[in-house]
Amino acid sequence: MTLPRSTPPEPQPQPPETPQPPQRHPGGRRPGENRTREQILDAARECFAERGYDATSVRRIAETAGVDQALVHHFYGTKEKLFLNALEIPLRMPEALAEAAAGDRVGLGSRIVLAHLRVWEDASARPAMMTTLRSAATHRSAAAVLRDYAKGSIREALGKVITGEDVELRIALIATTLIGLSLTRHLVRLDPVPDTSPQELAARLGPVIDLHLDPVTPAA
Amino acid sequence: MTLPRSTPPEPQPQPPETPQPPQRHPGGRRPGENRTREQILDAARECFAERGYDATSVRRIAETAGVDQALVHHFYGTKEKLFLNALEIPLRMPEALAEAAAGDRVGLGSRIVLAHLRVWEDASARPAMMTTLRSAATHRSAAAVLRDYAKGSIREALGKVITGEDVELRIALIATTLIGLSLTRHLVRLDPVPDTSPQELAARLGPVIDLHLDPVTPAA
DNA sequence: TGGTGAATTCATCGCTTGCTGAGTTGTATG
DNA sequence: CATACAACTCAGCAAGCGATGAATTCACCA
Repeated sequence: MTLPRSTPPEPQPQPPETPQPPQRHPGGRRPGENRTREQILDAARECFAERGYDATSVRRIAETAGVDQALVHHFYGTKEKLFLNALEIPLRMPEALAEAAAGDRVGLGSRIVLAHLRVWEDASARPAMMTTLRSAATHRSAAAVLRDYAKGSIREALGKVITGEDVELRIALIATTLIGLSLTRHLVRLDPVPDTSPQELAARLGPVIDLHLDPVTPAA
Repeated sequence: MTLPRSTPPEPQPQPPETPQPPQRHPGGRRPGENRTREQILDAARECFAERGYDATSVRRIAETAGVDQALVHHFYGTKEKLFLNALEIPLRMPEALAEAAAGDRVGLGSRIVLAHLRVWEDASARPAMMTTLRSAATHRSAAAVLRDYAKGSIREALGKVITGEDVELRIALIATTLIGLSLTRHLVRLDPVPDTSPQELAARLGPVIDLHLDPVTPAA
């Protein structure tokens, strides 16, 4: 039952035309620790963030991770399941927002914008956020994650602060502001938003958030 | 050289199992007028708007249009070129914005929001706008169209009205507000934005636009 | 020390994709 | 009436896709 494969472990005379680019492995388990699962997830986040779900092939992810395509399926089953794993947003955003909401009411809007931007600027959180945002337009699960995340974390942070009429709508509009900002800053790249400092953006958008927190003219 | 094909025009005894669903055509040019080109473009807009560029196949577009797949290539060459044609945004938006900007300064922000929403509500303009917005996250051309359109039409409408520091940024932030609104209203569907009346949205977001038109606190 | 199971590669299957060329039918032009 | 071109369908190709199963190698535990 253990007959050798069609190509036995012949040591490959290695003609000089093959520069052996991505370090071929002969097959079988590699020695040492197994961080492959995480490598695949990182590679997936990177690819999904860059090109979206549909335009990213499992083969490409595997290549980025430096492993065989079958390993991706071995660990995550299907491309879809891998994608869902890649959507897991790091917990930084809710934390950051809650922290921003803790302080004084003056400058609250500005602090929220800064907290939002800071998480996006974080290199370790960014691929997951980018994946979510980029795929939200085409993939239902990504849209759902974005929805829950936006409403959830904002409500959690500002739930005690915001009162009055139409609280749900006003929270949604704050989320709209922040999502819209990320969209034009990182995805559509609407000049000059990508090159504007967080401070200036906070100065411009802080009052907008404040306006939703305390509307000057209650809706008629 | 004109030998008949393998299946000659045999009239197909038509066994009752074939309900002949999409009205088969025998081949060759159809009599009467040719609106097929436009039908294909409409079908493309519909499909692209619904599922995005990558998830839409040429075959599906052809099926939606009720024609053979090869016709799509006959008229538009490649899927990419067809997509670019589908992105052509109807001229209504610049018009509507200019019209809104014409009136009094009081309530200007609110009128802009209403104009923006009205164009989106228009059934004939919607597929193209939806296609653009949905694909902007994954397709460079779509992002470029969205960019040019947003900045261009808003600057054209408000160029004379908006003055002071950082005009470019403030215009971009107005565009961000409107794009973000369309995103949460039509794509991500962030509750309760999709079900909110244009009037209430205008009441909530009009002041935001006004704030960008006339910042109360000039940026430090 | 032997055996079980996890990690890894390879080869491949079945399907869908965008696209093409050949052939057929209609319309228009001389 | 003949020629030419535009519209249209059919059949199929080459490439890429997601996914699978067998074979191989390693780690670990009894």
